Amino acid sequence: MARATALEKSRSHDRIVHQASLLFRENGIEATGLSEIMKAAGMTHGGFYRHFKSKHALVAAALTYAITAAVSDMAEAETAADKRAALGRYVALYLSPEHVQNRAQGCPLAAMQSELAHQPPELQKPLEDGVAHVLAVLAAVIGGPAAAPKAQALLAHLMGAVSLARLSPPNVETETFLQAARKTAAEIIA
Amino acid sequence: MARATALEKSRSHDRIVHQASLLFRENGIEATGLSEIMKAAGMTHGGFYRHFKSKHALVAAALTYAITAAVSDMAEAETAADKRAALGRYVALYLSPEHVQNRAQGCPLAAMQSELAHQPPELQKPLEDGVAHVLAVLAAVIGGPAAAPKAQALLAHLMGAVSLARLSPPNVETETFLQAARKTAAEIIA
DNA sequence: TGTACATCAGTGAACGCGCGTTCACTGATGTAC
DNA sequence: TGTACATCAGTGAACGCGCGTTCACTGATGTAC
Repeated sequence: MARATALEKSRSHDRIVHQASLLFRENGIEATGLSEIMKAAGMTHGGFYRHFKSKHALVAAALTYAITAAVSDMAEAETAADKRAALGRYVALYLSPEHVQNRAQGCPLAAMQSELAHQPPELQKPLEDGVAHVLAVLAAVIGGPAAAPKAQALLAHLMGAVSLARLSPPNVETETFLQAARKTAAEIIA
Repeated sequence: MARATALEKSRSHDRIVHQASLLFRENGIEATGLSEIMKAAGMTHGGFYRHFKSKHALVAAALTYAITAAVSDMAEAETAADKRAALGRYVALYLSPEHVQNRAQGCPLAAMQSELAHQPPELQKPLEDGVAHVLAVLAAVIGGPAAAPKAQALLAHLMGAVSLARLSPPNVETETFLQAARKTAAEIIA
């Protein structure tokens, strides 16, 4: 194979970021090798450095990508006619068995939580900005008095519930637990 | 150095497990090398295999050790005269800035959450048992009707709040956030 | 209690392996005229 | 539009490094008599 077109390069870049964001969430950042990511993106590992200067740079890009996607999901609720109903749907989706089982396409904060704390300083800033952005959008959707603390409490509850559900064996109790979590979430928002 | 006494070996074993549980929580399981752990325990890496058959075996031991310690902290509340007050103190300690800042000695579930999901199958069982044990003790302390779901919601909230606090930059808002989380925790228990 | 010897906790060098990264190379793309 | 040439996306081999693991070795401990 030889030189690819500018458009092809751009598409390769997007595929790398996308696949990385899936694999990092599914198997962890450290546990995912560049070869695995490049293979998932349909290339060999040697070409990686035409797109990123290091694995850290890819981690930053993949994290920003995943958080941006998560925020835009929430942002839809922000522009909905009935914000409360839209927020309720978002919470129901977040606290669903599907989300618990699907780490790769789910919330990046819940999926990589503990590993994110060990990232180098240059990644902390974009991460903190991402969290702040998520909280800001949530607060805007919640609205009313004390929207900011409610957003914090809600996000903490969402992340904690999904994480706990993922630490328990998948069984019938999962659904009743998530149901209880949805109830608590509704109370936090109210 | 030559052969150590049986008591010394036992103490070495304990030091390895203890230091491993601290380092795994502080820096992550994968990111912590056996050399680092053995050095922290006051030995060189070669002696490791006199105590454990693999790193996985140490991870299992360190995880069980940390969870057991966490459970016994809670179990004190179980035998207290005023269970509710004791639980309140436990929650206040869990949702404190000290706990947020001190991963190494804090809750192992909150500290290693996402990494625990990637552990091999033989570690899932003890982990799930540990989580179930924590929930059982919490439910016993809470008591009354619907103690089990309340315990789940409480643990999810505790873990989520500490994780979210750790993802945000340390600032003055942290304390107000934790205060709000304590309030929500009280409401969940009630 | 003393003696002779096997055991084994801990040391430090060495191993294979997979990782992130580098590099020479290919040949179609992009550009200058 | 055509031609000549520099660029560079992607390949696949190779690199150094740190990891988990193994091993020969030391000499005090533990044991058998």
